[in-house]
This record gives sequence, structure tokens and C-alpha cells, in this order.
Amino acid sequence: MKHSIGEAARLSGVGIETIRYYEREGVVPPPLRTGSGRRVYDDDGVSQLRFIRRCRDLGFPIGEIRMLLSLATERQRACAEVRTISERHLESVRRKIRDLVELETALADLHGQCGDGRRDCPMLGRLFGE
Amino acid sequence: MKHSIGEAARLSGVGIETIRYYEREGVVPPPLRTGSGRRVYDDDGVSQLRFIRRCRDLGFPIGEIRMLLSLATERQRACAEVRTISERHLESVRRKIRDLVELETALADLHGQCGDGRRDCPMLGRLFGE
DNA sequence: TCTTGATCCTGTAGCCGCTACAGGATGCAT
DNA sequence: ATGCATCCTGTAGCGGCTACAGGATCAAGA
Repeated sequence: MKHSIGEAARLSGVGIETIRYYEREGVVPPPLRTGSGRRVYDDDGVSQLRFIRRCRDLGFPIGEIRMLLSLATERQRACAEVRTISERHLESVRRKIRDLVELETALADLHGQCGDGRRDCPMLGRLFGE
Repeated sequence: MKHSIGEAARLSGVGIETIRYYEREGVVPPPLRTGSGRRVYDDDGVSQLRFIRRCRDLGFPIGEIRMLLSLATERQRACAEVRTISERHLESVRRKIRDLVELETALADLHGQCGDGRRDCPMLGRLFGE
């Protein structure tokens, strides 16, 4: 089946402007065009877009999605390499979680010092002090 | 004491270019200048910069730092308002943590399906499928 | 056939919070 | 006088979109 960019967007869950952005950035190949210049996507194109959206939902950066996509479309589906990429990404997600949890602790600690008064906030004092 | 921008950067832990950026954006007021046009910071200016850096370390966005800073420099130190801002921020940090933990689960799950083989990666299959 | 409204096109600018230049002017020590 | 550090302004880039402006085209109804 052939689809307009709007249909492709609906089917894949990727916004129209974002699809064009991916094309500009070379994440997806440029699709065919109608005589009047409108983009035409086939089912494979839509699948690629859906794949990208799922990867983005998982927080993969564009560069790694590009790698995953080329592994996938070259039909190699090289598991070991996918494993490496997803492992690296998983590690970065876990690092972010650790950082945020640390931050949460510090923030909750500071926040806890705030009373209900209207002056001389201890949190501001701590942030300004030294 | 008076300080050059370089000294202010060292003392506050904020980069030189970042200080100028904060000035452009109106986060800090423009400092005095020497005859030849170089910026001069006093200790209060350095304290403000340090305050901003600490807030940034805590993940506060610039807009909220602006509010905190005005609360602080107006000498009102209104604790209740600081509480509101930090509460909102804390909530957004916690939301981020929840999102990331969810993401981590999904990712680890997918990642766990990858074997050591070189073809037909189940993770790619899942990402492409429908 | 005409008109309306939806959809599409390109190109550009903005978001956040910096960071990294380029290209030039000072300041300070020797 | 020389040389190097530091400073200045202005601009562009990062990632990953998003939001226009201003125009072309399409499909459906009257």
C-alpha cells in the first residue's frame, strides 16, 4: 500500500514535521514522490518510521537508531551488535537514574528545611552560603 | 573585592561563556565595566553565580532559577514560595525517575531477548513488528 | 465547474542551556 | 618591545524536534 505523509504519520505515530526532519537528517531514505512532488510511503517505509518511534520511546539517540536501523534493514539482524548498542544505552539510562535519585535526595533534603514562614528561607541560605 | 570574569568563573564554578550567556539572558544583571570595557564582579555577583550553579546542579531550569534568585535578592526570602518552586521541581524530578525506571524495565526486557547469534535478532523483530 | 477546506510543499526560526569558535582588543610581565 | 594570557563581541552549532509563513495541490460537495 501507498501512503501520504499524513497517513504515514498516523500509522507510525511519528509527526509529519518529524518525518521530514528524519529525512533531512538522513535517518530515513527520501521516499518516492508523486508527479506534483508529494511524498509517497510504502509499508516498509511506515514500518521503519514505527521502528524509529519505538526506539525514541526507549530513549535511543538518533545516532544509535541509525545504527540499529541499518543492522535491521541490511537484513543481517546481527544480534551481537544490537546487544552492544542496547547494553550501552541501558547503561546510560541507569546512570541517569542514579544521578536523578541522588539529585532527588539532595533536593528533598533542602526542601525539607523550608518552613512555612515568609522570610529567611533556610534553603536559599544554604544555596547562597559558603 | 573586585574580580575579572575569569576569577568570577573560578570562584563560582560557572564557565566564562556561561556567565556571559546568563547576562545576555537576563538571569544576572549586567556588571560594571572597566574603562576598557571589561566586566567587573563584586562578591555579591560571585555569590549569585554560585547560587545559580548550585541550582543548576539540582536541575532547576533557568526560569525557576530566575524566580528563586529574585526571591533571594529582594531579601524577602519568602520561604513559602521557595517551597512551592522546589516542590514542583522535586515532583518533576520524581516523574523523570519513574519514567526512566519504566524505560529501563522495557529496555532490559528487550535486551534480554538478544542471544549471541549474528542473525535474526529478536529485539529488532519486536521493534519492527506489529 | 467552481469553491472550499484539508493536506501538502519548502524554508526558516525557535526551544533549552550551553559550548565553541573567529577575529580582534587589552593587560601584564619580562 | 615582545609575547602570552585574558578579555571582548558576534555568530553558529549541539539534539530532537516544533512551529510557523507563504504558497501549491487535491478531493469532495454544490
